Amino acid sequence: MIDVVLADDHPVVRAGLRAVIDGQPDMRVVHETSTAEDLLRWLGGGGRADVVLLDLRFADARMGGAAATGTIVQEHATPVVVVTTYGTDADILAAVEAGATGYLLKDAPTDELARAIRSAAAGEVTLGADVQRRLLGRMRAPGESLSARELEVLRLVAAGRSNDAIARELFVSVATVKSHLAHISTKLGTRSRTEAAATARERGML
Amino acid sequence: MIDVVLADDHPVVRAGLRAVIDGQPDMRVVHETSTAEDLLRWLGGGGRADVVLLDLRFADARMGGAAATGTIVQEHATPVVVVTTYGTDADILAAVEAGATGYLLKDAPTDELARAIRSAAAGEVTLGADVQRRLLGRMRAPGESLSARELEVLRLVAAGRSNDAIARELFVSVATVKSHLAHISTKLGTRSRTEAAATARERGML
DNA sequence: TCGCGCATCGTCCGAAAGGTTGACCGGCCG
DNA sequence: CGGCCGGTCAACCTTTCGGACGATGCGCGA
Repeated sequence: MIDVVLADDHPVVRAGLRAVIDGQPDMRVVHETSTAEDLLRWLGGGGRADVVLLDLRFADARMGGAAATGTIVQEHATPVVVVTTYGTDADILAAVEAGATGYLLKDAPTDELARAIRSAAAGEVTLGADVQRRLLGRMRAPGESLSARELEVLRLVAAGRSNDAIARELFVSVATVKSHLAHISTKLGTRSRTEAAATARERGML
Repeated sequence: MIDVVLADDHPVVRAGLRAVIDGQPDMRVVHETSTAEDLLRWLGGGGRADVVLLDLRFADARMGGAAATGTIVQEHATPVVVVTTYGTDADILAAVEAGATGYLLKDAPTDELARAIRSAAAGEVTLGADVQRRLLGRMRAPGESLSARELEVLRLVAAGRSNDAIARELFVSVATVKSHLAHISTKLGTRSRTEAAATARERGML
């Protein structure tokens, strides 16, 4: 019997996951929480489970799913299956790098969910079909990571600020902002600030 | 006993809604489908229910929830409660205008869901707490709705296209694009294309 | 029928953004 | 120590945008 613990801030989704899991003959839900913090508290307080089902995004985003994943994997040696609504590339990479054993989208069929839980309990890695496709896509496009400063500029650009406004906000000259923006566009393969912002959103860099 | 029919393309969410409803003493799920089309087909084929629970967005978006809502309300005289993940202002307005009796976000607590279904069965209108807040916010900020053409331009701007590219894509001159963009910025109170794109995203106009 | 909003196009000009080149400085690493 | 990279800045030029006119045609409702 596989003991599963759930953490998801949507009551309806939680009920759905519970229904699916309790409907399987070889697994059951032993506990559920609505935040990542509560989950960690439960595990820290002696809670035991074979698999953790974890949402990536929580409404009151004090602690994201990725951070929680890292803690759980390291401190409790329990496999984590991430279940989320929309998987941007960044989300997926963050979760996988944090040590997630599985990654599913919430629109995955129920048998895929059950399969992922069984695999995780057995120590194997399972990624949803569409998640695998995304990761492959990411591999093909090198991606050229941006520096911290560049990302900071890019965020302000995406928020609609002008170069002048950004310069004032970051206490640098307009020339510097333009310089960063030029590097950003080179790395992203874009030709304008708006296109850079669109591309960044698409790749989940914001 | 309130008979409820579900339409949602996420198996997990569907299981959750079913679990919540079947857990209530005074209601039950009589049918569920994964697309809006199937729902209409079922209703057209003699299916009867007191309340329809309907997702707004379907992955294979041949028919959206708003369109389905209109058909159901007009042709089958059955109250529709819309249950969706992210409620942008535009989504909510579209659903309410189409005749939705209730509008809930998927992260609403289960008792709010049950309450909404009971209200709908009784012919009353219930909007989720956060949905009401949004609608009020919309009232306070006039918002100045954009024309269809303007929205089309705005979408392309947000996608990072240049005026020239947009002009070619829409088979109009650059002057026209600029004209639209000027109107858009006036309506949104923005001062640049990038800011307009950011504002549009914020308000859920895309 | 008259007006109004919408979509279309044009011109002109100044402002903003993009591209290029070159430069300086401060870490960090081999 | 000598590169190399990241961040900073500058001058220059081209392209693109943005704003401010005006103008036409079309459909729809008062």
